[in-house]
Amino acid sequence: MKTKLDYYRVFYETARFRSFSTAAQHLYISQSAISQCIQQLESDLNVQLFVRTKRGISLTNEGKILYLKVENAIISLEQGERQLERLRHLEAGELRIAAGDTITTHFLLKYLEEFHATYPYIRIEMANSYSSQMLALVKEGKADLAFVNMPMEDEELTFEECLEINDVFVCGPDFENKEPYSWEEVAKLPLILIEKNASSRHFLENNFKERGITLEPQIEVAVHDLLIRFASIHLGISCVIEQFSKEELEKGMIKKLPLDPPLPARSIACAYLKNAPLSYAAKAFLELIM
Amino acid sequence: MKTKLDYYRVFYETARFRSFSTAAQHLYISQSAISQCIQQLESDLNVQLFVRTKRGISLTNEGKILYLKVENAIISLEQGERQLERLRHLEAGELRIAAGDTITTHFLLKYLEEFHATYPYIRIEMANSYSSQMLALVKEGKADLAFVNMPMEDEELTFEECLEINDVFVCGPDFENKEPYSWEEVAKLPLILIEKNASSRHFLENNFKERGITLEPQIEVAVHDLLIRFASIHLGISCVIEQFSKEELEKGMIKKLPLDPPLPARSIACAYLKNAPLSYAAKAFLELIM
DNA sequence: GTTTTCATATAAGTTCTCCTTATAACTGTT
DNA sequence: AACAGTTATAAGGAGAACTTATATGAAAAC
Repeated sequence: MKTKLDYYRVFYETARFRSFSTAAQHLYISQSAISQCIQQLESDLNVQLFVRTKRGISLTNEGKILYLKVENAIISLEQGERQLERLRHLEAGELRIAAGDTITTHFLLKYLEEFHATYPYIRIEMANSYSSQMLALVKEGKADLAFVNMPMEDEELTFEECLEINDVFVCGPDFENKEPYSWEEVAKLPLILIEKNASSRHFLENNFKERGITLEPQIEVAVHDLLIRFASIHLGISCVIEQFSKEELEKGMIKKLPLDPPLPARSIACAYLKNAPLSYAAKAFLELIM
Repeated sequence: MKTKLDYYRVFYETARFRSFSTAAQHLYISQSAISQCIQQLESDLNVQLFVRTKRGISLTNEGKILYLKVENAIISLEQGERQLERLRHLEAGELRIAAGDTITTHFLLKYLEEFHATYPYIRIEMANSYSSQMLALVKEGKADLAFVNMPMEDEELTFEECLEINDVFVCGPDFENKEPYSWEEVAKLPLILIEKNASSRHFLENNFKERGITLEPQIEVAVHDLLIRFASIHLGISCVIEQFSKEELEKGMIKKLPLDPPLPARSIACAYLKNAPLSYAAKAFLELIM
């Protein structure tokens, strides 16, 4: 770069209007400033850019060639500024969310729908995996937000709890359960649990382990909805998330199995980078949820 | 434009090196200057562009988006500057010449060959037409140089004479001519002349008209070479340009017909705009010729 | 554990760029 | 002939941008 970039802006306007004085008005500076600017530019580049006649100016061949490049550059910068404006006003951008299937289906879906309706020009990108990998996505900058089950810790991340959930045991409608069950009793029932590497499973097993109880499920399934289905057709007792099974509980497809004392509540949190600012889209989505 | 273009250059280098201090070294200014610059840019654009940690910086999403545009702009400007350099060093550019067939063939051709051999990357564009139109091309900026027969005048153009030419009458080898002819005698011979709108024809007729003689050619042709050919096969007496018929005269295909007094010499000139500077290529070509 | 090194941020002061005003010189128009 | 419009030039002033010096925190080296 042989010259100040600002000179190019002056050159651009001057070339556009083919006039020093018009460019001056347009840039809100004096004609004299333009004249000096162009002289400086010409001397920096060692090229005569304008032909000065007593009744105006015109571009030289070299000026015309330069203009093509300068025009392209200025347009590009203007595009950049406009793009940032659009991002700020949520008229463009993307929202990259990492979340498991269960949370997506039962918690995020309605917010995603609303968000998309409000900001239709923001592209939504979903990634789903296990908690640790989703947090990795966020740390690598490949996702803006990750929704994970608490408890969870990470030096680089902020966890913002956004939903309290309760794990409850459920049975089919024909199963007879009158009194509250003790934990030991429940452990002996034919259990249907979510697969081993799910964080819900860890939570459950850790709780029982604290009381010296090991859980040995009869059936393991990969998705939360199957826990409900299997229980409703009396394949066993499932441990499900109450808030995500509301409909089925109300319809009587499954019944809550009283546990004494109940499992402690846990929560779902949204994780994002501590040090990096959230994108405008992510910020808006987070506000929607809270 | 919401900010000084110069800030973008700082932004560009900073983003490239992902470091304020490295960018500072590269731009030969202090780290402090960079820091202040970026802060100013961020406040002008109302967007955080970098994430500052205690061990360096990284671009935010918005910064990355802006970077793409800024990079494009800077590259474009650098291309422009390089392009100008190439023009200056005759490693690029074009040479647009307007000249008639005769002048092109007998005068310019050898120079064009040499010019192209010396500056192979300069595109050569030829236009040929009548004098007035060629001058118009130059005035419209559609040609850099026009080669025309003198005398010629134009307020906006500079005419630089580059070759003196002599119009002579020639006959075939079998034609008997001993003594010098008077103008009246020549006018009565069976003449072969160039077509009416050629400037050579005007020149000739004006000279004869000054002596009260009107020329009535038996044959008119469009190109100079045919004048020679027709004379050589005894179709009549042609008026040709001595310098452009050298070879045929030396080979004896045609003979000079002595005229007393001879036609005044005239010249070919190169015409270019008075006020606009010549392109580097045109300047080089002109120097080659002179 | 302490020190050193390497980041960026901030404060204050100075330099020097860039802009303004005023004027000149010239063209074309009214 | 006077005027409106163009660019060029000179001189001086305002203020932006840079420098130096210092703070602060993190990682690396000792």
